[in-house]
Amino acid sequence: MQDILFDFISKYISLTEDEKNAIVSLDLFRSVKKGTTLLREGQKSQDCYFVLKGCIRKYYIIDGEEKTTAFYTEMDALTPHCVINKAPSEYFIGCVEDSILTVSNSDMEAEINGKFPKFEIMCRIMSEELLAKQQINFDEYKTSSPEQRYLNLIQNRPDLIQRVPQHQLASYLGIKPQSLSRLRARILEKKS
Amino acid sequence: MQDILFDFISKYISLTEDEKNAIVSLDLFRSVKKGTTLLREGQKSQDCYFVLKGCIRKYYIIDGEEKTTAFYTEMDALTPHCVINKAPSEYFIGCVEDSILTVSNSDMEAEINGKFPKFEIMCRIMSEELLAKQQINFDEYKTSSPEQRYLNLIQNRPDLIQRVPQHQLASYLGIKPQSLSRLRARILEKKS
DNA sequence: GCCATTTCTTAACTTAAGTGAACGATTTTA
DNA sequence: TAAAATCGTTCACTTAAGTTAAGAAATGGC
Repeated sequence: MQDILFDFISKYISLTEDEKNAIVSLDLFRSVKKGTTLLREGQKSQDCYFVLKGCIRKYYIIDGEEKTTAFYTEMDALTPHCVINKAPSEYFIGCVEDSILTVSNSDMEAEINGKFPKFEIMCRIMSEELLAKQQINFDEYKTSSPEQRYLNLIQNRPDLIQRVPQHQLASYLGIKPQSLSRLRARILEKKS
Repeated sequence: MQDILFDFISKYISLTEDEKNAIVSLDLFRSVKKGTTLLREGQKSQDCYFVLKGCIRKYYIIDGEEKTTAFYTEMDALTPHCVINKAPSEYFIGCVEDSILTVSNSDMEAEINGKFPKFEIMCRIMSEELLAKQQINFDEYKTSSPEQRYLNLIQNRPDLIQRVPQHQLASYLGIKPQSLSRLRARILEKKS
């Protein structure tokens, strides 16, 4: 399981055995049951997540309704906004499937960064990469309809459609579950 | 005019006179007429922009239709995606008003970064800050209707509504110009 | 200043998403 | 295992955005 983490890191920097051991000794690995809420609105937290196995999601509750804005699966990293700006969180983070995560806080990161300055470099590259990806994603969302977004999802993240409940998917696409059902029926009709 | 640039930079790092002079000597400042296209789809470019005065926009042309996804005004920086991934641009950048920009390319940045490592630090902070802002922005867009997005815009960037043509604004809100007209009429009706 | 073009608004009609309700299927839990 | 809760789908109806078209207002070019 640790290999997944090291595979991920090796995309950015190379690690010695010493460095790997230092990471393992931090004891970051956590098993989390489906349905667990990792972060609540209003809460202050220092925890950052990396998904080794499973799926977690970010969602807001607006007028009593859940609005899912992101899913994180294998090899995705999530730094909650409240960690960056040290303010109460605006959103929730919940566990969609039984998952294995690494959970790290600022202290741990400071420790690693102090010992191995390489890590700062990795973080910079990751945040630049993520920013670029995020911008393209945002543009794609803005320039397409719910139906196009659903078709894109089938292309780009087909696993999500299987592993995530329909009502969370609908919310992620910006529509109600009933509309997603209808939209799928419409697509099937067109094909035939 | 240069002061705007230095004010901006001073939010991140402090500059000596020498450093300021080095920047000025790069001759980055450009006056650009309204309507000018700074970057076209398919083009490869190394140019990054910083708006000192005026307004530029990013837009796609999809099925012959302009889709505006961002406006950049005073103190906004824009690094096109094609600069990062060295691939042809997916979008256009156009000048909405007569503007004064700084235009920098990789060579200039390499030169400055070489002379003053401070700049790398500034870039890292900026990209992290931008990433956080971008994520919140994306979430806000996803969780609101066109009408709410318009009302948010009135709150957060009231100047845009005055200085940007309606049809570009509509596109930015994810709707057609006719729908924006109607939506505005609807809001006025509600108020009375 | 005048003509052509672009931009903005309004209107009537179409299409797609929201809403409320019902129903069966699945999952939870007591 | 039985009852309760959640989930996904379908339907009828409402609301908002897309489309097409027309006309008024503003803008730009000559």
